[in-house]
Amino acid sequence: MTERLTTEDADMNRELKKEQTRARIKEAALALFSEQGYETTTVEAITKQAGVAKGTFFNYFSSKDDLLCDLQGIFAMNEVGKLKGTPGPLVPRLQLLVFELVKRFEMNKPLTRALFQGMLATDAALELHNRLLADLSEALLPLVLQAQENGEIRKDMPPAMLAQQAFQTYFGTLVIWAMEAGDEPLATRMTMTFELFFKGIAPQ
Amino acid sequence: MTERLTTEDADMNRELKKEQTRARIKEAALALFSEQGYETTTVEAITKQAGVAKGTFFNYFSSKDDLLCDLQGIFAMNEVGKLKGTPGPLVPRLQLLVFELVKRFEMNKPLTRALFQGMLATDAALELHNRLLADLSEALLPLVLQAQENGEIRKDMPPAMLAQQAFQTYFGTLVIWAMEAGDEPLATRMTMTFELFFKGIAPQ
Amino acid sequence: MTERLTTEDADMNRELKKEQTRARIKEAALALFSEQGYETTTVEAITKQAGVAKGTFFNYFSSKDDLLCDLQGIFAMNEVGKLKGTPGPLVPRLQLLVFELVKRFEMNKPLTRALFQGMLATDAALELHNRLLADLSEALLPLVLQAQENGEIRKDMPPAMLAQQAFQTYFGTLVIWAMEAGDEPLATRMTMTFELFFKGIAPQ
Amino acid sequence: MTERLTTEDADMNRELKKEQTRARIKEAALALFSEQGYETTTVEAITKQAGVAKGTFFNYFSSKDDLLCDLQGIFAMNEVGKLKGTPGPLVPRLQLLVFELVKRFEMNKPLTRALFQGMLATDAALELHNRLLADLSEALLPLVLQAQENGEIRKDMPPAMLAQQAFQTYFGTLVIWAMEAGDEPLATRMTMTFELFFKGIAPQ
DNA sequence: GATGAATGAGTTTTCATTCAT
DNA sequence: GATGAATGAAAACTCATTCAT
Repeated sequence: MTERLTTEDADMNRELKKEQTRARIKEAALALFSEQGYETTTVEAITKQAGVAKGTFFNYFSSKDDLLCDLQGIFAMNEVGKLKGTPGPLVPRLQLLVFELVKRFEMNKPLTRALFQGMLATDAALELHNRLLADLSEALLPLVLQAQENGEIRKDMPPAMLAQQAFQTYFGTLVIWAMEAGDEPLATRMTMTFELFFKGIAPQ
Repeated sequence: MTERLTTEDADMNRELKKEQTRARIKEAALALFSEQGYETTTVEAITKQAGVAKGTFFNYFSSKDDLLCDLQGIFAMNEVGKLKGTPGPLVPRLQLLVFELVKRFEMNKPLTRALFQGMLATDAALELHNRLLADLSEALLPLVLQAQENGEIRKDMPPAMLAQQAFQTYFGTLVIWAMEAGDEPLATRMTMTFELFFKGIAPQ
Repeated sequence: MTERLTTEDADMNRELKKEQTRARIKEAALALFSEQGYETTTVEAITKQAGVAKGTFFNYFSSKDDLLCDLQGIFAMNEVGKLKGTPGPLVPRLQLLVFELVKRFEMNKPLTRALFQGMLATDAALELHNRLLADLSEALLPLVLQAQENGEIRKDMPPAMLAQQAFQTYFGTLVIWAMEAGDEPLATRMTMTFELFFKGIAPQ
Repeated sequence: MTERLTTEDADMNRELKKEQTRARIKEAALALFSEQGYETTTVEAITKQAGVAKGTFFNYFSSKDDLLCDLQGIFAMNEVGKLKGTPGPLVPRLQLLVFELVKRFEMNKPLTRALFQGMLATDAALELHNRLLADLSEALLPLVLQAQENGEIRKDMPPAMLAQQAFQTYFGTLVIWAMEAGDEPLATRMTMTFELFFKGIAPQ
């Protein structure tokens, strides 16, 4: 059978395996980060958990920080981009979006905390996050403007500021929730917070 | 000469000197944290900056983490306790309070970031912070309740939740602001955010 | 098409390709050694530069040190062997020989340094070099003897010692020149040095 | 007794101990370098041999390379500076000087080799050596000039070049001798080499 | 014969903390 | 109480080499 494989097949197999190894490392990292935090988790521990050799880690990530940046992808919010295509008032759509996003972090307070921890300790990750924020703001801006024109939200604040406030509300809630001791569901908290926020940006 | 001093005088002198040394170490730490972050700043660097020997550090703080906890005192908000004594509507007094608090961090984005960084990396500091939060909530709670009764703020949310939201808004804004790249003044941002918040918790 | 080739042709083709690959690896190594030195240059970097896979390297050289030994061939001085066949006085022929040899290293101070670096760090390479030196001495010895008999060079020193001094002068100049910071041409330096040397071994 | 010590005494004691530890580390390094070469000797091995903890090494030397630079002091030739004060013809004084210098390396071929190895592998050490050479040349230059004027050595070569040749002869002999397998004494070789060199730079 | 993913021993270096003086 | 030399556990990262495909 092996000899039946064309080079392409073999390449695909190899590609596949690589993808799996990379995934295993990332999963292991996520698991350990949520147990021990970012700084406390060593590369060796990650590889051990992933079942690969220490050196293998560096075949996939140039450094521990590099892995963190990769993991920051969790914060990516492609859904924001999709908002543009959908019709109707903005606020309920945002509500829905927030609801969707929350699912990623729910039940993962320690991991969320670890990610912020890493972000604060790693310049590269912080920069990455800021770039992400800039992109998101840009995507949200026209929608906010339109919502203002529609009289859906207050007009006495610049749209950029409103967008900024939206993201601050989201991430601020996320990090503060992650820092707290209890086990209140993120969804509850986020819902509550955005309830206030939406009331705050309502017209009049 | 030294022996001319009464024991009490000597004790006071000694006490004073100790206090000064402790203060010098803390100042040095704050300065370096805001330059390099928490993890990156070494105890040796702190003592050097403070002009004392490395060993002296451990005469004043049992560990580097202990120093951090001590520094977290910056987040303490005794002013919240004082609110109780003052009369009149709550919201404007809160506005004033926030305004006061902001001054501590203004112009110190890197330090703010470093403190959160340390807090996220150090369990003891995080617990301390949570205890602080609990105390603050407890202090604010009766005021919120009264404000609800006065019809100053909405009654359809439990007062504990409103208090929680207030602190989340405050700390969330602080940390998100600290994480951002630009140099927008904290006061502006905080004012804006609380503008929305107060509108969000208004009755009706 | 491939199958049209006779076995011999195919073999030749294969041989040729192998030779080319080997050459490409050696060239790549020389280029990188002269840029970064021996220790600093990794096998991976060499293969990348050569356009082959990392594993391929070990199909051609049993180790990185083995490659270095192979490269030491640069120091080989077959020309010394050819001296035997030519007539006339020894000194001018040596002068010419040195002049020829110098061309290999001229403009390649960093590579020369890297080769010595590798030689000093690698026992195998050092031994190889010593064996080379022994062979060269053996080849030069009869010529020196004859030159002494001809009265061309001083007789009060054993010919073996004179030969040794000649090689020491050559390699010593080479390494010291390579270690220097400036960009004086090797030819100038070598000429000067041998001028003194030839005067030193002149009769009387 | 301890309490009799003044602070100064205590400081001196401490200073003394420090000096001893530093010396122990350097001795250990020299011993190991001469056994195993520079690259092969690890910092851990050095500290083990010196009987101190691994971390202690870095209290004295900022890096392994730093230690090497410190060790390069062996090549320093303060004696060259003293030549200036002594009267009489230059050549015999140089002969004597070389004889003195040789003693340091005699019987230490492996160490000599290791030092050159480290020098070739470490940019900082190489630069240091070049600076040393420049200083030495400067010190020798006026003596050479005077010797030329005295008719002691040939005038048809610039004095700077002659000085350069002298040092090249010295260091070239040193390194080539160190690279050789046998156990010929350095003194013999050096004497022989300088015999030729002095004849080479004689007038006429 | 070529490939490149996996290996893991090995290295330098850091730094909080201790403790003798 | 102050000092700073000594400690040594740990951590990130390197890289020659192997070997299954």
